[in-house]
Amino acid sequence: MAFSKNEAFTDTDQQLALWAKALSHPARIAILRELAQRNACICGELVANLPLSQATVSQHLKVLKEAGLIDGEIDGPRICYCIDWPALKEMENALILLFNQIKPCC
Amino acid sequence: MAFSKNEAFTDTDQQLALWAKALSHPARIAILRELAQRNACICGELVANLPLSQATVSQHLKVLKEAGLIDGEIDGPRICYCIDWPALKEMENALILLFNQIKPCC
DNA sequence: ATTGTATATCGTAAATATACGATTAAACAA
DNA sequence: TTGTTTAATCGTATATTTACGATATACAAT
Repeated sequence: MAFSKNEAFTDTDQQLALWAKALSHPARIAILRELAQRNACICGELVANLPLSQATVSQHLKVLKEAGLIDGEIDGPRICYCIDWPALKEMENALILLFNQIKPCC
Repeated sequence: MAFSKNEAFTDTDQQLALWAKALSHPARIAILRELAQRNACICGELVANLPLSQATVSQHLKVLKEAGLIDGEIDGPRICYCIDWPALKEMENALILLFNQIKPCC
């Protein structure tokens, strides 16, 4: 884009778009699934279970972290990732609210 | 990306990612809102109500159409857009299913 | 201190997304 | 036919995303 015009939209819609962008790659959805299943998970396990390099997985983790959906905690030489449940719930609520607003009206 | 590795992921997660990508720009969320409010809407009205050029709005409409979320129907010299409600419901269900899978487990 | 392990970051290449002006195409009216 | 209106598409510039090898960093263990 020449430059982004996002500031012209409502905060709500900008936040929704950011969350949706965090979910817009199957690797990141797979990561969230796996973190939920295992409750928490060191980075290496995610790398082992994804068809992507360590660097790429780390990059996807960064995107999820920047979207606020996961947290990473140092555990010795490793990083233990887990889902930020309050944030995930917030995203879920916002999306459900959006779907309630986007309903057949008249 | 050097090239996308999406085919390595499940169809479900690929589809979820595509839907999320369709929602990953505030203009497209705003378009869906407005289409839902008005039930249907000619392209020109959307252009008038968005801080974006006609070409850019048309591009966002194309993204939503390619994601299957909206339909466009010729109405004289105009195009009347409306939400594809079954598709939107399908997306909503898939996301809710995802949220049910991504829950605190143990 | 040195070594080993785990992860982040850097550098880079290619693909995709965003935005807009200009042009084209389609539908209608005169 | 000609002109008008509406929307799509083209061309283009810039930004962002995706991917990976290489390197740096942080910690643990010896």
